Amino acid sequence: MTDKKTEIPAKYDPSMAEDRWYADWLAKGYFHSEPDTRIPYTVVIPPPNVTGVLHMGHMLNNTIQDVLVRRARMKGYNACWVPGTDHASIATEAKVVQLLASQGIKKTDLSREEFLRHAWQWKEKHGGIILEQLKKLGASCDWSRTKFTMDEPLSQSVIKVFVQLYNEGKIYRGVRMVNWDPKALTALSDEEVIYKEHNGKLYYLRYRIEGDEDNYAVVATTRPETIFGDTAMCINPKDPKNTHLKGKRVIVPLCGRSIPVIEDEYVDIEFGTGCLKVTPAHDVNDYMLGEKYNLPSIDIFNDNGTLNENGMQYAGMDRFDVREQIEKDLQEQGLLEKTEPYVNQIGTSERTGVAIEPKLSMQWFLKMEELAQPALKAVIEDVIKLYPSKFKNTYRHWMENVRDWCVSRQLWWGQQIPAYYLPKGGFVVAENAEEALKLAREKDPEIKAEDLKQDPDVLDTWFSSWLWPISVFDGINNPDNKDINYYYPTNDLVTAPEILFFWVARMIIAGYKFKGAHPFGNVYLTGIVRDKLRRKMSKSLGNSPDPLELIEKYGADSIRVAMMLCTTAGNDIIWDDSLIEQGRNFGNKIWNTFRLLKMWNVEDKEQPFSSKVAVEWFDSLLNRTVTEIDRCFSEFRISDAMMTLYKLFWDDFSSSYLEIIKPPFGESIDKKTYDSTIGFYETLLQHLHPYMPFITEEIWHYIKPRGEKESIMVSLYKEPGRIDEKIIEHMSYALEVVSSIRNIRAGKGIAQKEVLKLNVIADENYPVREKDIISKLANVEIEEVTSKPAQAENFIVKTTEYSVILEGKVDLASQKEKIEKDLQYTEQFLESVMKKLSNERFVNSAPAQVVEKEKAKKADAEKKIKILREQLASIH
RNA sequence: GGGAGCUUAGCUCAGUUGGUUCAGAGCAUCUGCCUUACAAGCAGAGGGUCGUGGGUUCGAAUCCCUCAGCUCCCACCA
Repeated sequence: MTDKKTEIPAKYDPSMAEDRWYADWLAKGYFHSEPDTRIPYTVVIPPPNVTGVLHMGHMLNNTIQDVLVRRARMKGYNACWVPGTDHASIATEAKVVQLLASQGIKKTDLSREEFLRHAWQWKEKHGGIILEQLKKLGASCDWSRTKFTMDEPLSQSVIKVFVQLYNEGKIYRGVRMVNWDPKALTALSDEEVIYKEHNGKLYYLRYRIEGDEDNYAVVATTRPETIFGDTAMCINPKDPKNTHLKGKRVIVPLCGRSIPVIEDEYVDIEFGTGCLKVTPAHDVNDYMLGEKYNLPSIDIFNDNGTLNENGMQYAGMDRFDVREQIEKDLQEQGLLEKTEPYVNQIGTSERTGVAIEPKLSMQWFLKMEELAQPALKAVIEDVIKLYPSKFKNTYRHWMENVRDWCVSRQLWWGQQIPAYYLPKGGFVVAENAEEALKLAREKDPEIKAEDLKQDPDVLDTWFSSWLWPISVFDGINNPDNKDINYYYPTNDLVTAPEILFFWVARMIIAGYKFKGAHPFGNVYLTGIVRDKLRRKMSKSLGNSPDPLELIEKYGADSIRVAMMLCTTAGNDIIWDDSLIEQGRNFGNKIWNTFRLLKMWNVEDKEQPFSSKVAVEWFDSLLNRTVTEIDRCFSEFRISDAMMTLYKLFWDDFSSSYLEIIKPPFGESIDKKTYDSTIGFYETLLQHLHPYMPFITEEIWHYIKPRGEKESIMVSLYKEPGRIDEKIIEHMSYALEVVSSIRNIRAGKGIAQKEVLKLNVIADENYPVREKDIISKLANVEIEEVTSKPAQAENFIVKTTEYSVILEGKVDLASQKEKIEKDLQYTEQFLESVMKKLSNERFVNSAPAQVVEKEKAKKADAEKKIKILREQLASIH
């Protein structure tokens, strides 16, 4: 017995234990899953960018997933958490370009192959760092299943899907106005454009009117440099100011081109002068006007944002330099009426931050409307549940107004579009060059392999990640393999609301399209991790703690607890390092509790009655709490579950239960109580395990010798047993008595050590079975009496009257005051109850249960008032 | 401009279909304690007109309307 006391360290050292246990779990293959006869529980990780570094958002997101997965595993499911990374085409390509630039290499000087070689090198070097970091967090991913969105089978899936959709007529190629990033030299999806407020100017330009040398038509614009692309001027037919322009032509300043004046109600009469310059190539709305009136479209920009030859003397200059220059030149020629400060919203690239340029270009699109239908239905009908459900509306709104998806990107890093152009025009779409050649020869039998030129563009990253829940199980290439059949549909998806449309909605679309079923049953949307000032954590602000440093300092368990205590679905979490202290303190509490248990000597002897009662009580309470935790999880109220457990462990188990059963100093504990206690403790550890995997495992093995395969993480939860509400209720009365006595001690400055006498006038609410417990915890000698003693401090619990005998220490005045206050309160309470009960409409219309409760309240209150009045009388 | 949501203790948030005087939790604060598991602790305590004003109801933090403040999403009038 003595040796086991010495082998337990006084302090728990997370850094040692965490690495050791993680290695052990890996070695034993506990994270690995294979299809078997059990029910699967599947989660696919939202794949982080392959070159990404762990930040607080990942910590939150992945802790939630790990909690769900570990819990499912312990509930007996075959849990499988598939990890992986995303190639993040534009973000990664941008990083590689940057790196090359720092080495003096320009992307434009490299061939596609050379560039990709660099990119893969970069990926090998930096890729997957984030996955290693997740291991520090304790993530129980099945690492043997790790996938990368550009792994061969996954890329193949993407190509296969593209070809299928093309053959079905859902993918088309077309000239459209796209968001052009002049820095990254690629088109962006609408979702990748962020609108920012910009302080600019509104320029009033003079357009000469043909056949009217004395007047000008004045146009207000924020972008004078685009005049070279003007192909019309537009006025509102109802605008009285501009009737003189009807049917006229005007001359574009500097450029000298004559353009027609057209009329359309799109033009806002109130804005500027009511004249709008129409530049179909460089403005979305103008583009639509151009389509409507069949206007020519003049592109004036190069891909990098400089002006092309249509920009005349400004050719080769950057668009913003031109804007400044043109202002001067217009001024000189008297063609600038005025400028005024103007604030507008301009679109910027999410990746590079530069102002996007609306640009006409040839792109590939996926028709969305039809595909979106089953995906919309699934969420509306709760086949897929969103947590919190408020996102349902947002989702519906988006899906009902879904627009075609521009899937091509002018990048190299990603899956190259499998379209092959024929030398004499036209193209074929095929899964590979050989297939393409076959198809091409159907059109032109003379074609040779080298004549075909593959489209240089790659597919949008999301065009690969929308297949993620399917492609990680190779369900596109091998639609009937045992993994996809077993693991799909997956269960829960945990992700951030900002990618609800980017990713979640598209996965649902892909799920129905390619598997005929929903990809997951529940979507838990996390919030954003913010700092104390509610600012989003970001590198540039430097307000984000380094997760790995936190883990090193406090241990992964502490961070996990901190995050889980404050995460509710859809709500941002306001991070403060003090949260982590709470997590650490809790771990410390668990550790010390364990040390206490291990300190006791166990003997086969009679179980004290108080311990018997305590065991019965805690057993019921534990069962009830476990049931409650189950309910929390079924509604994804993860922080509630954590808090429930936290309070059960700290308040009920440590502060109450252990204090009750604790043997007097120097004495041993009876075996019966001890065994029950260890049983409780193990159950508590099991339920804490998903949140705090490391410390629970560490203690699990200290408690008693375990076999090789008996890790807590693969242990199974017991079904909760009987719950006796009466026992729980009585114990709460007893603990309230204890608390009242302690309160009296605190008020009078009487030390806990000093034994006091407690008189009780026992009634049906007196917890008589718990009297030894009261006696022990409050250090009182209890005597049942029939009338109240004189020199005493009195209190009432439920309806039972207790008196702490305090010879010579009673302050009658203050006691009287207290009773009077209590009496007044109770009388008011009774009054309100009576008001209800005497209200016929209440008695008739309220449910019987509610009325019964009111009657019980009335009885209790009446009794209490009687007691208080007697007490008051006895003071005089 | 369109849509969604939020406003409860100093802070972060619970409050399920209206029904105990329902106003809660954790943290923080205050008081007293180094009591032989734990001062990263123990035992106590204080603290809120549930944003404003109205309405429905026997009964409203909860349902409806007004106003105020805040957040997010979508659109992008040059």
